[in-house]
Amino acid sequence: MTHPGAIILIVEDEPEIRRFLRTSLGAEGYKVVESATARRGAIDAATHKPDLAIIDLGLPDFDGVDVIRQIRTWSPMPIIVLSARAQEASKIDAFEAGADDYVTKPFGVGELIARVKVALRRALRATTNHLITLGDVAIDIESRSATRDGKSIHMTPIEFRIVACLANHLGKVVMHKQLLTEVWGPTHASDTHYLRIYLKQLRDKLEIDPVQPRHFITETGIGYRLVE
Amino acid sequence: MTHPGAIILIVEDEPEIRRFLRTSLGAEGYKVVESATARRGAIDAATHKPDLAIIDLGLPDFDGVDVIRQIRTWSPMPIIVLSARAQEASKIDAFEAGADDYVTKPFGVGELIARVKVALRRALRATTNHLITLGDVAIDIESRSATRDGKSIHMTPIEFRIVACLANHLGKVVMHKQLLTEVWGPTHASDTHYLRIYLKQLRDKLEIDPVQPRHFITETGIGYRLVE
DNA sequence: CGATTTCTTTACGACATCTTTACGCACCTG
DNA sequence: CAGGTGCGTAAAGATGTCGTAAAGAAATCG
Repeated sequence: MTHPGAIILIVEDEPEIRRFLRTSLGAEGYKVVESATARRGAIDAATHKPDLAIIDLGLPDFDGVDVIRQIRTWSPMPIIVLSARAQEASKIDAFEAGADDYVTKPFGVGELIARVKVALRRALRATTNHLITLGDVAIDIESRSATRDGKSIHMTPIEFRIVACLANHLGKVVMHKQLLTEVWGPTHASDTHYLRIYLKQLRDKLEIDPVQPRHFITETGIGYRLVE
Repeated sequence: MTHPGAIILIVEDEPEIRRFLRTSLGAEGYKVVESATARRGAIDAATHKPDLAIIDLGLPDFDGVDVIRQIRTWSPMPIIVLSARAQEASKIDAFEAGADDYVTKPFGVGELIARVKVALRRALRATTNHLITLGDVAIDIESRSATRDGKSIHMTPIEFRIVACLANHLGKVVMHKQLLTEVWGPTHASDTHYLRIYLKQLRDKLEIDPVQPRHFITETGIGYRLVE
């Protein structure tokens, strides 16, 4: 599997399709969060901070395109539309709202999962490679693993998200706000002390000398930066 | 249009479809390069360095999937597959080879162009670099960093904002008042003293000879000017 | 359902950055 | 030539940010 433990949000009103997707994606190792309405979908996207969202267009309260627009105001997460509407106009609308892909019902699970994998691969890949070496530590973004001379280093979900976000902007400064919204969601955009705590843990795990960090650099007043 | 002048490679053996795509994409303002075989496609991809590739699977000499694998060995460019094969297995193969999207024939131009735009939009992120070179130091506005022959130079938030402001008007004089309001806000529009202190620090960090500044020029009574 | 991991909250010392204050120098002006 | 103005330099306080530790709450897993 390509992205173990990735969280996928499903916004879909039909319970059978939800159950179907839950089992299929679950079998692939993904964690699934479900919302039955557009309103809940927008909220769940903000609170659970999924790695990817699958959104139906025909929802009972609002149109799925509105959910996409809402999410796009604060997050670049991959969004796959899943809809019975096969007309070209619907597809173009969805793409212009910020969708990354469009699958029409009825659909094949295999294809959907393949498209999910592609979207996740794209979202997690750094500018060049997925392998980052920090001194004697090697981090593989794609398989969510880190090793120090063979020994694997355990990272919690949040810790990994921070590393992935920093790695996507390798060498560049990632601002507090961006880091917080990408990891905790827009509701915690100013809880900068979270970052201090998790950066400490990451340095303890990944730096050669945690007291004198050489890779997880802090830019006081701005954010953090990851250098190889 | 979203990405004027973007180069799109079409690898497709049927002449009518090629012509069709050429006119449609051309009308959107894209430059089109065409290849009729897999072999030529791989070569054209390497020589023309397109921003995006549209690849047919059923080619006379090799399979389109081979072209994708070939390109993926050296480039992460967006690749959209255009194929008559509607079976799920074909799609999964293409995605695993590194395709970004899969459109089945017959297809709608509007949808294809929408998918092209999405792929280009996604690829265009992280390509704009504002690089300024002052003698032996390089300043990257976007990544908030400065380096002198590899060694990174640290800048505080205010220092950086001054540099950014001066860089926005490269070569032109920025008046005291403007600089102060842009960095400290309108309440400190007449504290010209701040500028002297920070300009001193910037010269110490970025000038070759801080006593004889060649880049951070002071225009007495007016303001400051940054020259390369 | 209990145990372990993970996340959140709280508190405080250490430190970087910003602000303030002070003085020397060059230039112009009366 | 005395006094003023604008600039550069230096160093000492004030402020806010960061790092660290530890304990309580929540989620996860067997």
